[in-house]
Amino acid sequence: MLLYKEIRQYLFALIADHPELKKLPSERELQYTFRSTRITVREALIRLEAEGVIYRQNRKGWFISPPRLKWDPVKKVNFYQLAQEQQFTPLTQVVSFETTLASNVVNQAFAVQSPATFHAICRVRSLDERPVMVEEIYCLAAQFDDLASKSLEGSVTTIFERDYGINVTHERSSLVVTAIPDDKADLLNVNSGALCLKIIRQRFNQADKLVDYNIEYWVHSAIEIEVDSQ
Amino acid sequence: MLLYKEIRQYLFALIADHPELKKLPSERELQYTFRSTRITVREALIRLEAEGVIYRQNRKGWFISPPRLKWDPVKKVNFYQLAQEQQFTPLTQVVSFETTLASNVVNQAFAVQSPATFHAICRVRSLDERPVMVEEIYCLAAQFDDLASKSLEGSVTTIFERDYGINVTHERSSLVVTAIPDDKADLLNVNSGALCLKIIRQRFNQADKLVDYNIEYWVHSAIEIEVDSQ
DNA sequence: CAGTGGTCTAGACCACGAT
DNA sequence: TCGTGGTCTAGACCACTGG
Repeated sequence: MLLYKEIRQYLFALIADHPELKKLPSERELQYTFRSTRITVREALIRLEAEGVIYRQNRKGWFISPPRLKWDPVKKVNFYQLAQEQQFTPLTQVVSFETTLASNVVNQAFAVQSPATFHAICRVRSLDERPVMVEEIYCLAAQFDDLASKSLEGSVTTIFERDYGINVTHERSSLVVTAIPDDKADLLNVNSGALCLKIIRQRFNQADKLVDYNIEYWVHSAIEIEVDSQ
Repeated sequence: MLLYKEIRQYLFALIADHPELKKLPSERELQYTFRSTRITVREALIRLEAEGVIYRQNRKGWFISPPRLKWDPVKKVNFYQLAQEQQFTPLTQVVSFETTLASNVVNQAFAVQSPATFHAICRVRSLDERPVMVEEIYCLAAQFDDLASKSLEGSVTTIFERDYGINVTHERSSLVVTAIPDDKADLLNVNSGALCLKIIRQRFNQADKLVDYNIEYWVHSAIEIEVDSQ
């Protein structure tokens, strides 16, 4: 068997046999254990990372992945509630709030005639202290006056409804597997180029007008999507 | 800027500027161009691969990814129709058909009392000659007598309906990002450990009985999920 | 056959983390 | 300060693809 696959197997068994384990031996330790080189050891680690079995935090080491958060994008369930039902301690942090012009993609999504002013919210969500998702939310500044003064840690849809009387009636989501952009990777404390599930959500009101445009980047090993249909 | 990021940038621009390009220069060519080493060149290539911009075929080289197939798992649309609407030439090949005992996972999903006999179909689906998905379909042999004689390149749900009078009324899907198992990677002609979107679909009849259990592995750069809800 | 990517060795220096 | 992962060099041999 190939050496890096042997190392992968060894680590895989190590993790299975020690459910209490949180962190793997260092790359150099593994290198000595297998009388190999860091390149080969890293090949095995990166493989396990792709599988979702382990993850790394920048220069801190390699850690065992906790169970994935199961999430149904169709059902309207609160992030907090969902996390708690699955025995996680959730946390949302607002990283930034700006009222500014936005990218072409956002302008096109809102079908505005000329570049409009948007609120841009950036938030990070964590499970048990581990950042797992970073998102950007865009909505029309003209439509949501004084949004900055609201408490933006919870559901923005609820704020839209309760404070502005604007109801989301349907939404369109798009999911792709890709690499996290570098600025988002920093916020999640993961390595540059880490894998993610990128979800773009467009929420509409009953007049079919876009209410908000939302880009979520999920750490790939942290989430499992579950959908019931028909 | 880091060298591998420079190489990534160079290739990214190369691809953007040459829409007709199908294949990248070889790793050794890039190594000489940048007076660097294969390790560093590969770092850049693997990054672009994670982003979904390029893909490799085993020992053949690195290729530019075509557009992703957009697919709504909720709508019941034929794979052929969907592909053709998006200007792809679709193809389905049956790799194997077995009538046999199945894994514990499958037995549990069907909630059978004792290990049952299943039909196990393995198929590969391609777009424009590029294999993009491999799937395993399990259904109870007792329920679908003589299934082997049907033409299994199309929709199995249609066969269940038309030939056996069994209708699928609802389904449950689960999506995770992970690495393709080695035996499936061979069928897709991708490198061992390649990224995939793994979709498990469980289709039920109106009595809430499981009709079939389906595991799909999609090449991650080949698919984009689109869902409308509510 | 030559050319490709797949695997592997044996080092090096750096930035950042924990202490 | 020391240990960690992040980046990088300069090679090597192998399995497989293509002409």
